[in-house]
Amino acid sequence: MDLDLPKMEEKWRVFWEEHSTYAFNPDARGEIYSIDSPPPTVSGDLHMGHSFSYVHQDIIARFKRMSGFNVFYPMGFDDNGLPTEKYTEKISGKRLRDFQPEEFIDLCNEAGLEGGAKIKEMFRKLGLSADLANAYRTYSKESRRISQAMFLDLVSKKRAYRNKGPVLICPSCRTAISQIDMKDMERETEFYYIRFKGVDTKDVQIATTRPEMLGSCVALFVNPDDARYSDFIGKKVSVPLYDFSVMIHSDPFVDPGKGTGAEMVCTFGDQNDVDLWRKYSLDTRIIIDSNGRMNGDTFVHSGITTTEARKIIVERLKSNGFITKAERKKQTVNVHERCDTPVEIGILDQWYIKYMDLKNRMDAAGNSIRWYPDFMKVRYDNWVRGLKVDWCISRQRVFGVTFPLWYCKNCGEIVYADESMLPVDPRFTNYKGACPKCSGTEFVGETDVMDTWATSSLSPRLASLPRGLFEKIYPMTARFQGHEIITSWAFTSIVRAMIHDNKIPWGQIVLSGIVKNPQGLKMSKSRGDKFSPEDFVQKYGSDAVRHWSTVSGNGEDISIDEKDFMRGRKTVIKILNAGNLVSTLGEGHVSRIESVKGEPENWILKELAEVTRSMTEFMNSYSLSKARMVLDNFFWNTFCDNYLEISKARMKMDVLDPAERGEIASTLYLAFESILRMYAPIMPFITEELYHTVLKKEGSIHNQSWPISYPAASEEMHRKLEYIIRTIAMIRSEASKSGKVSGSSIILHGERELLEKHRSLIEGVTRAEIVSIDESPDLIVQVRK
RNA sequence: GGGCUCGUAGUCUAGUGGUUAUGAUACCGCCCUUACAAGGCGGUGGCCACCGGUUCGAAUCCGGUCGAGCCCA
Repeated sequence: MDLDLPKMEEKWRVFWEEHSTYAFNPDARGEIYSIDSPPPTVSGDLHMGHSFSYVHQDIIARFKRMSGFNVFYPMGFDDNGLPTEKYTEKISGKRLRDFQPEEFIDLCNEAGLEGGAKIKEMFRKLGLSADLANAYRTYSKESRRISQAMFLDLVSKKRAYRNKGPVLICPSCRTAISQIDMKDMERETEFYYIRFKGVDTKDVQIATTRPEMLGSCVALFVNPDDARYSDFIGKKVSVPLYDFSVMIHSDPFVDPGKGTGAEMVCTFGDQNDVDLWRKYSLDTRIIIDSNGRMNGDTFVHSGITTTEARKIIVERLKSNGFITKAERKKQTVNVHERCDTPVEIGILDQWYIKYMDLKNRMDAAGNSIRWYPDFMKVRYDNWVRGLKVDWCISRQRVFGVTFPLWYCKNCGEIVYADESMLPVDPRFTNYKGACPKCSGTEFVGETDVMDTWATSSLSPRLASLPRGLFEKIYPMTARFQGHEIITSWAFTSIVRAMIHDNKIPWGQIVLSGIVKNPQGLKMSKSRGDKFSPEDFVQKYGSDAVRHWSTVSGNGEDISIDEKDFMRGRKTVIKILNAGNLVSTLGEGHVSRIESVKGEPENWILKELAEVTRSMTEFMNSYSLSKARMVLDNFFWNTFCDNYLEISKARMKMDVLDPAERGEIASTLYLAFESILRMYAPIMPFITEELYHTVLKKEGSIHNQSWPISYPAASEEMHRKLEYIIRTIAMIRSEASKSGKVSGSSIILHGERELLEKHRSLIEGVTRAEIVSIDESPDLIVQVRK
């Protein structure tokens, strides 16, 4: 290969930028196809997922552009909130508490910009046709303004409220988190059997993994059908060490086979406690503070972790004889997904978005969106069905979109910013005005920031409002995202559209799989999975990495396998070489042909029409892997191995007249241009290169139309050539069994007239000598020894 | 504990009722034929996870078992 691929690729990146090849013109003709693209989290690390799912949307964007749509394909970078704080802490080597808040916010802002720039360059390398020049940030002034304005919209629609309530707390990050931020983790823990003294009944034993919660015990529960405890229901027992009494209740949820069949309910040890606390309106005894640490009581100091408290309480219980048994047990705990710390449940003032009353409409929204692949919709449905509490959107962190509101120091009344003030940071800006309730003039700003999903769920607005395009592109045509964030991003986006606009945000959602390590497991740094898209781009080229991203099917996950990148690179080189041959053989071609006389030409045109039809269908249903497969197959086997070989052999024949040669040349060019156009969405670089060097065209292949029609081809002529190709394959197979193909002597039995007509073609392609041809109903190939 | 997906040559993979089960990679043989040896041609290799059922016919549909992955509780 005498082409410097990296140099060639960079040449076209610059060309596309200089010519604004992909720029969106709102007034251009064509139906709008708008893509709600996911703003990648700016965490500093580029991962293979970036070079996988983003290529999927780009392939579709390019395909739709060529198919005549006016494609709106924006791009953003998510540099807002907790992930960026964590990233900033990592690169600065310091913790949040080592900084002044304003200093830390500036640092996060800078880190976000830098991280965004890195991903942007990666996207540029991959040849994304998204509007990178106008890329938005989720923490930009504009995005914060939009996010706050939408919060005020929630307030005016009575969908935002502040309340004390059970809230998930990460004791390590010292913040409230949401259901969305959790994952589960398996661990081993001690299961303690603890004796409660009866007050007006006999003693009862319970089993628990969380003895440190005893001080917040508000009830014991047994199963109503459990005969062992039927006499205990409604009776009271005394909580060990703490000596207050609690009542024994019954609920079918309690598993009689677990532990002793009796369990304690605390406020709050886990989600189950919260459920039962709500259902039976139990008392509240808070022993965990807003940081997820112990409040402190007779037995434990305030501020220590629950794990430390557990040791102390267990010692006490043991020395007082309350623990009757302890066993090791496997347990699944909820942990904060960003730091793997088991979460605690506390009670705090939080801001919520009220949506529990919208479940039916959420369900309906899911049904009216077209899901690709459709079975993924079930995940959304299950999530909606399982929702238990409203969406808690406040976070006790520093960097993020702030709430545009203050509290009256005198009476506590909430006052909101006027929309003209946005974005506003109430931590550093005073409210000017008087309290509408008590006329007080002193206010304290809300110090919490919003959950990042509260902003990124507004992506259609973030991408279009600052450019005045919202009305034009909304609702959007399709959302593209990974299937692992259906319950977070897709879900919150649907909810926001429902509340703010009474609309469904997009007609379709297209899901990409996730990239797994070569063992088929989720990527994990601790396992040493270090795969960088940059390395693959450098080693195999951007086109090859893009080709790789279509290896797995619709929504399917993919395991990294080097040979898949190799295959892409080979395809790039094959296209390049085929282009060389086409320009050698295709001298004297004309750009337009109405019909063809030659059987091979007729044959390839028919094959071409078929592959175009089938590939278009797959592209339209977002089955990229199938689309690429039919094209690869056509290009390698039908075009290169057969039609190019046939054309090569025919061009050597003396008997061909100039008209015949011209027809072959023109057909070669037509077919090759179609192949380039069909490969263009998948491999934009090599196709653009050959569009210019082989086809000698101006402009960009990416602004050409998707190939749709060819000169009509005859069924009968096609059948005849299929017969010849079958003959060639049989000669190769038979001759190779008995030695060499080239130079061997062949006797053919079959359709004599047809075989005779193409005798020199068959000989030219196989380089065998046909010594005789006999008429026979069956095609038989004999090799003469 | 619930849900979703999957189990097909050494490895990866196509194939949702019908000839001999697709292709890639690896392996073996032949060929450096003037686009391409990162190539071409040919070939070896599968009780389609297991058990049962529906059917004239099952990799495919149904039930169960086992195993894997992901999501959720």
